[in-house]
Amino acid sequence: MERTLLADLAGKKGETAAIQGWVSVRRDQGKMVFFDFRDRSGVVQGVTLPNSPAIEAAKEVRNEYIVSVEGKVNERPEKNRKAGVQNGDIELEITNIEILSKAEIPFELGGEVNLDTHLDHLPFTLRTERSRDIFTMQASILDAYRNSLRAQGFTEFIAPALVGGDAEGGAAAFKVDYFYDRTAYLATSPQFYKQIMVGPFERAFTVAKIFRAEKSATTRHLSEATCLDFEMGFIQNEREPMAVLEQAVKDTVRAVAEAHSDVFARFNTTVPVVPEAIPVFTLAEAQALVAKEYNRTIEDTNDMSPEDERQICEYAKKNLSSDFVFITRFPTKKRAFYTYEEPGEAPLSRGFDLLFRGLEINSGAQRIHNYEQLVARMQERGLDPKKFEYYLQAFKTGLPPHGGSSTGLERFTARMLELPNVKEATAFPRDMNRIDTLLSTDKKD
RNA sequence: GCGGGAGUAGCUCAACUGGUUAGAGCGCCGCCCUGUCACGGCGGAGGUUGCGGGUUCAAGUCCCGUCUCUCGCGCCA
Repeated sequence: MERTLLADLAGKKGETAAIQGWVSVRRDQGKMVFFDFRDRSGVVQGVTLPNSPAIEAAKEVRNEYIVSVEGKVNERPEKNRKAGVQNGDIELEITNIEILSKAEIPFELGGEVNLDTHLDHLPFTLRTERSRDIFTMQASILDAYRNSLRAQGFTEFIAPALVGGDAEGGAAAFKVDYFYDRTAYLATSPQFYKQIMVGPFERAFTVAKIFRAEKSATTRHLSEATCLDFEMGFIQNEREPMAVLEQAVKDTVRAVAEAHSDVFARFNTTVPVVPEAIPVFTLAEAQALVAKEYNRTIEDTNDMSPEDERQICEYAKKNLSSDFVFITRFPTKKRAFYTYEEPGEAPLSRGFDLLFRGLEINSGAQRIHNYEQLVARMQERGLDPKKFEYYLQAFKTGLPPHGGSSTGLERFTARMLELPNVKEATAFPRDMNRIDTLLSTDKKD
């Protein structure tokens, strides 16, 4: 018999149907056994009655077993209907149940587990409703971001993960043994490649894997992350990429709000608030504001500390009705070497960050597009232009004024659902001590 | 890398100032149960208290070392 999805069962009242899926719960009553089944479409209760030919087989089934079931779709007796539950008014009267796969589970699914336990059992724990919600949401974010940028005239390209040199000289890179005793690196950013792609496309974007060898143990860092990057030509200043980003954020939030209102509710959070214009503060303004508002002194005026970020977002949420805040005018020296300096306000730059619910999720800027200026900036920073010859070809052969930004997908997802740790917003996170279980198993006692 | 917290059953946790045989809930196994929906009832198995050393009549508890996790900071996005 052809498989029926659980969501389609309600339309088959009185008929026999075949379903396949997981056993979420088994309730063995002795003479009869109840099950909660689930598949990708939903859930349904099954019941094996005392006279069912399947009663013996049903008693062998345990939680999380994967089964193929045949039965009759019945309306439930009036008193046994469950309101507010999918298929709460019907049940499958089981006539045959076949075990497709047994399951030896380390602990019950859906209970409270520590992050550590969750991460060490991902092939199992990713099946929880919570994880399925997170990654369904993430898939929608990706989709919406792509759609928004395409609608704004951008062309998607694939950036390389293996690169010949560290992209920016800032973040630590993983080394890779390459052919003929050469050393390659895992990309820390698609930055150079998206700038190069401004040449052929004017407007280009990519969803890229990036790798950071930083020894960071925080709730917001990963050794392997995904970034949503775009770069656009013919801009006057950084306000244009900020506008593109703002549009992408609006489109993304609208799309996930439409598709996943139930998910926001299950995470006890709400759809983020995006005002018509996201508030913009210069670094100096933002820090002066939180210093005054929270009666504290700012230690580092060159960059936002995590506390500064949390407080300016709290302020914006309370007073400006926004879950997002732009910060601009960072000192040029604190930004990547290709960052464009604001001519009237040196040593401040045309770089910006986008904060979301207390965390930086995006960083962008207008870039230097003039070859001589770029080479001069490299030399100021002690970088050898010869090592960047490949990248510099793009400038030597001409590139329009351009700029762009990069959004951390895991951070965006984590703040969307107010997850305490980005590792939960990463299907298979890598950190200092965990890359699947290889390292953790080796190093644990 | 620095600092705080933590590591006890498969999971989540308890065990007052050191003191009988280290407990509970859930899960697991067995038996019972014809309307459950986190089903319920009875019984049972399951621990070198992360690891190594020390103090003590006595250590899950105190001290030293070490590994790991977690949170904050730094670095970084």
